[in-house]
Amino acid sequence: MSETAFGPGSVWLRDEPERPRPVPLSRERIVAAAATLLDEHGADGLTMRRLAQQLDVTPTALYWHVKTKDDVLDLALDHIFGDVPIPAVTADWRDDARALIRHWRTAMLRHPWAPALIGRPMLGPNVLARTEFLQSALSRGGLADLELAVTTRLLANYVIGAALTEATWRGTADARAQGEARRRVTADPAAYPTLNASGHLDADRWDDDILFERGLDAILTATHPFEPGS
Amino acid sequence: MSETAFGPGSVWLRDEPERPRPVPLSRERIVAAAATLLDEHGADGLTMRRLAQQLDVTPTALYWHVKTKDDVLDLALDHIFGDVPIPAVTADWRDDARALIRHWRTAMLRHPWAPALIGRPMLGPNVLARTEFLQSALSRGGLADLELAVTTRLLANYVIGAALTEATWRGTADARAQGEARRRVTADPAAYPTLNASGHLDADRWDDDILFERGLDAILTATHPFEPGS
DNA sequence: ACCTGAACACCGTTCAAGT
DNA sequence: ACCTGAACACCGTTCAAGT
Repeated sequence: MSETAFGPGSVWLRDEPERPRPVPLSRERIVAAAATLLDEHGADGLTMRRLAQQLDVTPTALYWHVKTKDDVLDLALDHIFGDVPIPAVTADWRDDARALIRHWRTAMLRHPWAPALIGRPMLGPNVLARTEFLQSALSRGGLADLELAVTTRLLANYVIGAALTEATWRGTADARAQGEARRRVTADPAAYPTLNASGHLDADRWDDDILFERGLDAILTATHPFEPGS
Repeated sequence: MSETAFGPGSVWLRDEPERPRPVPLSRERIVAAAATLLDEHGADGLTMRRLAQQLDVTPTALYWHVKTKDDVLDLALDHIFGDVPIPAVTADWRDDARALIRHWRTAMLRHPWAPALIGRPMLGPNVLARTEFLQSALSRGGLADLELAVTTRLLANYVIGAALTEATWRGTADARAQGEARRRVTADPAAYPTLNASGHLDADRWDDDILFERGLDAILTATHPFEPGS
């Protein structure tokens, strides 16, 4: 019984019918698998070894297609920015800018590991294309030079910051820390009068979407106090 | 100048002359060493083993004072927020808010590893105290309820996003990637007309400090289109 | 109470070797 | 060109044991 029951030339094997026919590895398959792993297990869950295993491959095989693990992360990040739809240009430049920023935030919140990874280039073609759209909308609105640069950065930094903090707050692990902080604040009303009055830590007092939208409005009207005659 | 130059067992004490008399471990010493390590070697440079070595201690010794490595990171992050000075309250609430946000950004840029770590609570007492100051300034400016919540978040997200992207751009490793992106943009002026015209990727065209300051002004005037009679 | 030593179950990455 | 296997130099964390 130490022999294998069916050798390499077994009867059924007429013309190799169910050979797994392994799909060849590729950058695309790697980044897709990486994104899945990141969505499922978070940033700490991505491991070259796990990634390889999910692709039915030796860990070391990945290094033929990819230079390093950071490379994989860069690719994954750029990949999800490709999912940010570039809206059609309308008559209202403000709507255009708003739509893009909104999509941007949605994409990042769909992949909560993404905002924390923006200690990275952010200079891939996907990002550039979307920045071009945003800036063109703003310049259609009449902005140029320093004003244009200021507003572009203001909007970009706002989405990034918002996505980062919102993704953090939704991290289930922080529910306990959140309650603790709230208790600390309510327990010492003398130290935190405004925080208590405003209910700043009551997560359900204001809707995240509404807060974000109003902030966006404020930016877009702030940098454009008056409308050009169109 | 508060302590004498020689400890309780100084040179004159003949017995046990040069025993190192190890300073006992403590959360404070650990977080201080961690911050140093982070400043010097970045986020990847912090290792429990390296941290222990710098403290002349076994790696496992750390675990008596600290629950986990994430714990160390949380402490380090909260620690640098303690370095954000809380300005004195002046007659101009706008100046107060501006000063706090400015300090906030400066502190994060002084420790470039910090912004990327804000996938974390942000609910420590240091942060809460500064948020209280900010919100009280805004409410002195006349904001309340939804408006107050919107502006608080807007400002906080703006600093965080700005610190994160600025810290990233200054990462020396990206100088190459930055040049490459610039070449891609200039090489295809049809795809990036606005980006080319605005010189969005010319790092030295606009000063970071000026861009940030103008954005801050825009926010503070946007949410307060008219001044109360004071 | 505070720290050590040994050990466990992982990591990312290299390099020669196979096909 | 593409992938494997073995190996290297690390990790974070646990746990019993020392003092």
